[in-house]
Amino acid sequence: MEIPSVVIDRLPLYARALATLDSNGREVVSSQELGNHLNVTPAQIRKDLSYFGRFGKQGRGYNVRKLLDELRRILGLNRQWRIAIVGAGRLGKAIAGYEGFTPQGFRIAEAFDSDPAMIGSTINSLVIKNTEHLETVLSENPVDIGIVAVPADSAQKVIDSLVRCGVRAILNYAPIAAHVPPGVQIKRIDPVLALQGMTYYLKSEAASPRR
Amino acid sequence: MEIPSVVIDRLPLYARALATLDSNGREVVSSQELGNHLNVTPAQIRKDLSYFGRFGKQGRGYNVRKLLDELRRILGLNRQWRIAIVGAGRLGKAIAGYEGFTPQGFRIAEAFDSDPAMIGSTINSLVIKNTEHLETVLSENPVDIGIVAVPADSAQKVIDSLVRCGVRAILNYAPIAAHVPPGVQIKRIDPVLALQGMTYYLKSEAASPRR
DNA sequence: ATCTGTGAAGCACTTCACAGCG
DNA sequence: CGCTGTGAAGTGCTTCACAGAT
Repeated sequence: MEIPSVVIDRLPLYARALATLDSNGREVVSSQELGNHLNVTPAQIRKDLSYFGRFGKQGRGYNVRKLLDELRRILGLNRQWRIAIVGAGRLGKAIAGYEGFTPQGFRIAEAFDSDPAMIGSTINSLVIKNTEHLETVLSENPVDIGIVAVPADSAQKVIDSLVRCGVRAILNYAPIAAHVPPGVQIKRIDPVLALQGMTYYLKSEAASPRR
Repeated sequence: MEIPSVVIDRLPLYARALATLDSNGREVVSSQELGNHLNVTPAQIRKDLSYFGRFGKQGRGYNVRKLLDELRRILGLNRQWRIAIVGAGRLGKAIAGYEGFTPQGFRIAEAFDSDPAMIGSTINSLVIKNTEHLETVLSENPVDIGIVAVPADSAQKVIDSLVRCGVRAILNYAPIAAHVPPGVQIKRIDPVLALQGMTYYLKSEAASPRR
């Protein structure tokens, strides 16, 4: 069955809320309550989960631990994913140093930069390599995911290189609309676009987005 | 008329592409060509624009400069927006130092942190103030937008403070599902959620998202 | 009595397809 | 003849509402 990608994008949200509940010792939760935490309707949660199976108990709700495990399995979070980060400027360093990836099974395995002053230095005991050698390095030691944190004018080139090395998921921090061949996923992280989508509603006094 | 928020979110994309075309000296562009750059269908671009007026010339296309000006006006980008950033750790510093905000009319006007070692130091000649004094400072010197780059466990508190100071748009980098009252917009920037939404498709060999 | 799982209905966004203008 | 602007058709996601399980 073909599952809507909006559904897939909500699952990590559910998983995170469940992880919090679990670490608070919570054993059971209803779609109602989970929805309250996340600003999602209970019906949507139930419908989303129903694409993958029947995980709840009628009259009771969901076992937190069990549902969390199921979601992790569905999303493929029960294994390690190797990441290469390209661009080790201020932003790249902030990303590489972020502790939030590790507990989720993401491991930054390679880092690249084109600035000679940067190459050879380390972030979190990870040696920064020359972007010129990216394809050589990744051919011998492949990664699953690429994170692009280079300036706009070199981003597409970097993305093409990653794709040639078999990377099939890219997180792009550069402010460009990048092109990738079919079968390769790319998501954009772009604070300027996010802000510009909000100023529209700030303009006109009372207006606010429907969703 | 009530304009779909997906439409509003695409306008900044169009504006950026037009700005690039404009700086390349391009004077006219068709919805077809603009769509090629952005991976958006021409019909969608035309429909989106039609919510706001008739900006094109049949048989010719759109005047790049004129359409760009219109979009800037629609989105409210023809003025300065004052931003407060809360959290001046690695991430906060990277955001505050990002040069991409300024040319778009976003000005980081205040920065806060709760770490005594940080308070008083500067980023880009902006003095970092104590988060404890956030409400006092912003009451006297209001901002339009808040950027939250603090750890998960203090994010909701910070967001509540910003809302009390009249901030009606928040960009949240903290990994929590935050709550805001109606009339306040919040957008999340969360690399972990973005990655987790991609691993689902990496798992099963050939699968790839429909969009 | 409560809460899930789910067809069916409803709603919102996208795409079509073509009249009309330059 | 090319390309916009736009009703209408199509598609896909969300919400409803209730049977059924505990």
